[in-house]
Amino acid sequence: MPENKLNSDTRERILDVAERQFMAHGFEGTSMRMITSMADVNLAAVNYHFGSKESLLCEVFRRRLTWLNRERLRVLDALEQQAKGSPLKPSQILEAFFGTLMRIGEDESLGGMTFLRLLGRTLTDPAEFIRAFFASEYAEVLERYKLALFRALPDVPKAEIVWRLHFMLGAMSYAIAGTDILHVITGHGIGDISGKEEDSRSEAKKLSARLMPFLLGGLRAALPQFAETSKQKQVPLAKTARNQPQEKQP
Amino acid sequence: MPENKLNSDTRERILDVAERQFMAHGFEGTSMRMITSMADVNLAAVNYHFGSKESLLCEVFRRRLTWLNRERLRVLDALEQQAKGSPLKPSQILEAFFGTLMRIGEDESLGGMTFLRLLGRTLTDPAEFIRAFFASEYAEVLERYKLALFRALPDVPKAEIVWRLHFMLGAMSYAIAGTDILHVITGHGIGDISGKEEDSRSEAKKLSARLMPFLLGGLRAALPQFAETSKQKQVPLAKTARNQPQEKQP
DNA sequence: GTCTATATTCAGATAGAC
DNA sequence: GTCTATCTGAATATAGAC
Repeated sequence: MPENKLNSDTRERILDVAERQFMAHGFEGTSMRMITSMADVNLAAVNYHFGSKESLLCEVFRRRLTWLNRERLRVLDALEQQAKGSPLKPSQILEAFFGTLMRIGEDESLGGMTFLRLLGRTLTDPAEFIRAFFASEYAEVLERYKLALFRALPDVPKAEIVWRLHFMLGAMSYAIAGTDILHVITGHGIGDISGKEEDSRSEAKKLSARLMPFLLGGLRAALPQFAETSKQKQVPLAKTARNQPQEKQP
Repeated sequence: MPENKLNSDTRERILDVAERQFMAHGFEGTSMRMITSMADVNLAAVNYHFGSKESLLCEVFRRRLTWLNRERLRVLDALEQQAKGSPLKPSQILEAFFGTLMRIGEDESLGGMTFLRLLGRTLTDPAEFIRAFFASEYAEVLERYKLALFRALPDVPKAEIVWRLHFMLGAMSYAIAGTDILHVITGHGIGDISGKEEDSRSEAKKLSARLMPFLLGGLRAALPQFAETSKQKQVPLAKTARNQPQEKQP
């Protein structure tokens, strides 16, 4: 890898800046000129090193997800080995999956909160090349964790587990994205984007400590057909907008 | 309002197309030319009717959120009135808040799944004008529901309730955005974007039936300090990427 | 590997006739 | 309100000198 000091630095500088800019402005909202000027490299450098803007985005993710995928599999392997064939506890599986992710937020060398926020907002991007990229990057790990959850919760229908895994991913992504409406409730976001790096660690830890019980509670919740919300209908529904009388403005 | 039939049609056509395109390609990824050509109106019509592209996005949301805000307040008012001063049940509050939202997905005249997906992905957009817009649009309703939850859960610290409200919003937004990695797990998304309108109703209902118990389980979960995940540390942590030996590529 | 210069396309916005 | 035509700037990408 270290063929040339200058090469690596240029590549890495581009990736670092791109990560931050894509997080702050999104893929379409970030121009190559923004990236190259802030990274202090020539405009043509992105195309030379990565081929295109799309490939640059993928490389920004690949750099971080390689570690994440490997670590998630390693932790799950270790848990299953020491369980000696018996199913894992749901809390162990969630800790392995989401705890590993949260460690990225605690460590700048793994990407820190910048990368977590980027991940959170990019997962909801419907662009085809992005969806395809994540599909292939996540497939193996998700399959492994899905099976572990099936074994851990034999009485819960598999379809239900898949839905809840999905909800958990959402709660986490959104909480991480940070740029949300929490500041409406509390008066400020979960840490400002321009915060110090020191805060990033404690920020990730606090988030993790609160998120994990929530996810576990959701995963173990009563099944839909027995949930009390399904019987509830005290308040009559309003007419739809189509049938509702319009308010005239004077 | 109905000064001129043609005016309204042009305005509404622009809003309808913009809603769909912003959902599919994001704000930055959608050009005014895409919108005006698909809406079959002149390019200058957007600036004439809305002033700018940013104002157009806000108007796309305002059109739907006006109904949502009013309905959420109405349902909460009704519940509190019939409770005669005693606290509501958490399940009632969630049903009022999230159930009302889900009704949008079941009714095309309220925006349908297209609008819900747009909402889900736009809530994670950190653009300043978007954050400011949602802050002012959501403030009143969130405050009311927050207070209702405080009363419903007097033994749970208020900060914890705020966090969990936040997690619930995330699980919902992400699940709704639909363009996610669920297709990696199940082999397909929660309904294809290009699905028929008929499917939209049942899609929203299925989602709602599964999401509500999950949210309720998370909201009622054990508090962080008592949750079992906090004591868990069976698997030793790996070294960070910085200290990890790099893999050489041959 | 880096740089300048440029090709090509497209963006948002507006002026002014109708 | 709608239209054509156009202004001004910026986008991605590449060719070719160094």
